[in-house]
Amino acid sequence: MRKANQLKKQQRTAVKSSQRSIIADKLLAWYDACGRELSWRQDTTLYKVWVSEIMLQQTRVEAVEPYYRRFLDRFPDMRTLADAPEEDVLHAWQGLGYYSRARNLQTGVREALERYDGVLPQTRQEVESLSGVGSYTAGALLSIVHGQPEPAVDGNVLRVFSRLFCLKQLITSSIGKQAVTAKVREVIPSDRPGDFNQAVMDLGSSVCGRVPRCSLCPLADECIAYKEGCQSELPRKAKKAEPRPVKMAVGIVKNQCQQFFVRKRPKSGLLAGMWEFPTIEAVDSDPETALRSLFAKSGQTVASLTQWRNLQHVFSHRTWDLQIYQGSGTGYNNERREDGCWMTLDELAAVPLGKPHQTMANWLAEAAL
DNA sequence: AATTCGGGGTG
DNA sequence: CACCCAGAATT
Repeated sequence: MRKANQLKKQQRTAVKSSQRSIIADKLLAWYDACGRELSWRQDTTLYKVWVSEIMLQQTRVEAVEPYYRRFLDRFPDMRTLADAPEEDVLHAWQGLGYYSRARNLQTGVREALERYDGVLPQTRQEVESLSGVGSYTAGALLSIVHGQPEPAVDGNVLRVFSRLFCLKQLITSSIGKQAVTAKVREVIPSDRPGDFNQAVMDLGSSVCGRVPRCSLCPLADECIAYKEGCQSELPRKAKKAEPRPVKMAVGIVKNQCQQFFVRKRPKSGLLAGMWEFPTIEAVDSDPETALRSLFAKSGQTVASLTQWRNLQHVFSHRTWDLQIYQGSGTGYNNERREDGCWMTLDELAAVPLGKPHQTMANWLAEAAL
């Protein structure tokens, strides 16, 4: 029994070690021929790779490209980003989503400057201690910047490796991710680990996507799922909860100077630190009264408040059904108070807004023409 | 282990 | 419409 297991293990190891170089070789050859030329692959300095990896979290390459260039143009190095006002960073991130990434990136860069003199540390533990840097990003940084053979397991890697080795665990569970990480450690080469990690992601993006195109795949001969014909059933994932609908009421109030009453959202939670037209959850059936009392709390009296438009916005975990009210107020101030102040549309354009409020600001600009 | 964090592209 | 994207932090 023990002998049989030992033999089996030896065979498995032998198969793995022979596949190991084949998979890495074929993948890197394919990467050299078909890999995409992306802005952040031009040079592998810590800061540039770091910015790109944070932007790319849960975000498609095509969406990141323009943001990446603008961001580096505005914050060309770690010191510039560290010294910038948080609101400027959020504004540069506006439209990308997951805004805590932007705040954590700035915090992480400050930490790296203070603790490590701006140099990427050599251990995974130290790298993961940086704000906003988790297991994936730590692996990406260590492999790309330092050339360490560390796995960078993202959604692409989960998909590619679950098929390559026919791993049928729920890939969303921790053991599923552990299984993939273990396989990556077996296959990742020590000479071009950063290119290898990026090659897996390119493959997952262009060939081994949700609908696999196995006829184009350089690893089809090594793919167990393809051999067994179950590639379309992998990876197995738990179903995500549907976004929960929430009724919201928005008050857009303008004064005589063409300014609008706005405020900054709380430092944590949804759209943290972004500005908005005052918005409340419409729990009762009388949003207009609720809005009036909200403005009263801010010391603003609203002459008229009438329903204007409706807007629906879908986040990943909830849906806002917005009833938008428009009114006129008599308040005025130039002081930028975060709990409520008046801004023109031009001033509003220079401040970070979430998508729904950006849409409303655009409507107001059109209406003013 | 589950939820909370955006926004948009795709079949 | 369902799915998911170079995930991390929080609960």
